[in-house]
Amino acid sequence: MEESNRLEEERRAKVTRLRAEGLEPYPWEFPGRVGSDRIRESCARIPPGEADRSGSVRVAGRLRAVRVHGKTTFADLEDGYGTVQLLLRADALGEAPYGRWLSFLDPGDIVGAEGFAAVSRRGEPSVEVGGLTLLAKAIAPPPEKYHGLQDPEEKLRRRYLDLLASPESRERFRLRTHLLQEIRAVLDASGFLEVETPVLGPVASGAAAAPFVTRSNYLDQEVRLRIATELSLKRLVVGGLEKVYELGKVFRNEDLDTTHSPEFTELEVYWAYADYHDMRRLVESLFERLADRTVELSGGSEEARRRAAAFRPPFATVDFVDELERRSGLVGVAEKGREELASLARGIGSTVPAESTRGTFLDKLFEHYVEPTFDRLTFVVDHPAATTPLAKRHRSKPGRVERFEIFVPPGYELGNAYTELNDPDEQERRFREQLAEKGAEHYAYDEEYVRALRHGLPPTTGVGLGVDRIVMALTGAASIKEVLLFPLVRPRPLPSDRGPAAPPG
RNA sequence: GGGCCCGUAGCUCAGCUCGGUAGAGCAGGCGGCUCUUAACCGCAAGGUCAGGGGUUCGAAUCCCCUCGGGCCCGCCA
Repeated sequence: MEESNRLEEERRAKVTRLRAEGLEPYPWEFPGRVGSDRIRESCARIPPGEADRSGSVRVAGRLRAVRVHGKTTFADLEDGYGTVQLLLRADALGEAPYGRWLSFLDPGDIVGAEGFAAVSRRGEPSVEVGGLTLLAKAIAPPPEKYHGLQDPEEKLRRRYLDLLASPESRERFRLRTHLLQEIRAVLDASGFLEVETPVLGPVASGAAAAPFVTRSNYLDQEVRLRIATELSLKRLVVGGLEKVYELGKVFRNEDLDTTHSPEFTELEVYWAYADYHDMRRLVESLFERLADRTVELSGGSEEARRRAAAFRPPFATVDFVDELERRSGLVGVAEKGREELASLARGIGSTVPAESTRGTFLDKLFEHYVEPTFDRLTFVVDHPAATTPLAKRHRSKPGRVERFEIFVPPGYELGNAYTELNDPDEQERRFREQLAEKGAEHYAYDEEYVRALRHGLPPTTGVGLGVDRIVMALTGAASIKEVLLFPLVRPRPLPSDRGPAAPPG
């Protein structure tokens, strides 16, 4: 049931009147329109106060502001290419049609105009309108023309209003799409094959996170939404697809906060016969391309240059264990037992459960002592084996794995890469250790994946990148919600849930 | 889960300290205006002050609860 109000009733009445006069408020087409940018280009050659009457132009878009000035009216029309002013004059349109149009039109309406490119006496690129067509009458009024939509809740719940009121918001999402296209372009050009792996499956594995659980009627059993694409993609490498990637949504049944969303876009790349050093070079070159694209698409603004610079070398590199010991003053931290690590974690105020793994405690210590010290994009390398069940043991550092994580100040993670563990028996053992330590509800054991490994996974490197967070960093968004078109929000309570109904009158 | 803050007209915001008939701008209505660009001038209209309860002669304002949102912390990691 749609809520109605006085303003909407008035606009509905206009629709009725339009129809009574034989004018269709929602027609089917407006052929031959050109973008407002093209009209502005033509206007560059026209002196103020004059028009180019050698040929007419057609333009269509949404009315923003309407300035009625007696028998002349100025209206700002916005389309996908920018804005252009419409110049409506009673003597050009005819007195009666001019008055009729003024009584029908409101800001927010979608209109088409035909006329001559012209420049107003004050120098504004315009279309001197000879004919006007209503293309879609807006019943609901648009947000306030100067301030736009400010309420952060409304911006998220009704993104279309945010977009139509805020060019900056439109630009941010346009840049997001172009950055995703650039990621694909870089990987495609390097011979990687884009694939799609299942969202639904019996086991949500590849990361430690709570899955969304739903149900397949066909299978008559529970299925889970993927929390990572890692294990599917490595099966493909076993199958001989040596360079694959997937850029898509993964789902984690957890909180939405400044840097987390229950559904987010992740890039995972797997590359056979390469190791994590190769992967780091690939990621660094990808980052540079994204930085270039950001500057290019932001018109080279100073702000964009500054943000992009963070994605160019030189990057900081820190060894997980060395840096943790340096910052904390602890010695031999990676060799300490679970009990001792637990008490160290308690000492820094962590409340993670006492039965957590050694890896969890090490991560907590690292988060506390090291992450806040990052002052630029930083690669953290060679983590203790206990923190990482899917990575291969380090070729020269005992007790470590070949891994890098990428952090951006003020301290959120952008990505994670390994030289992949491809020894099936060791993989099985590590899965079982995880299960024993953390419990089945936290770690899904994908038995079928281990079976695939037994057929031989070549030496392989893989990476997972949080695409939303990369977009955040490159667009200067303070919250992940600003780079998601439709972030998950709690549904508004229905009117019937708002407490007792009014007493019967 | 804890702390702090916000919710007033379709939109942007005052009013809340210190309780006394709910205000402005935009948008909309009516009138005026042929070069404005947040156009301007005049008139009239527009409210479940998020919802519920309490205190009080009197509550947008003070107190409690609920809902929605924001920020910080914790957790998922």
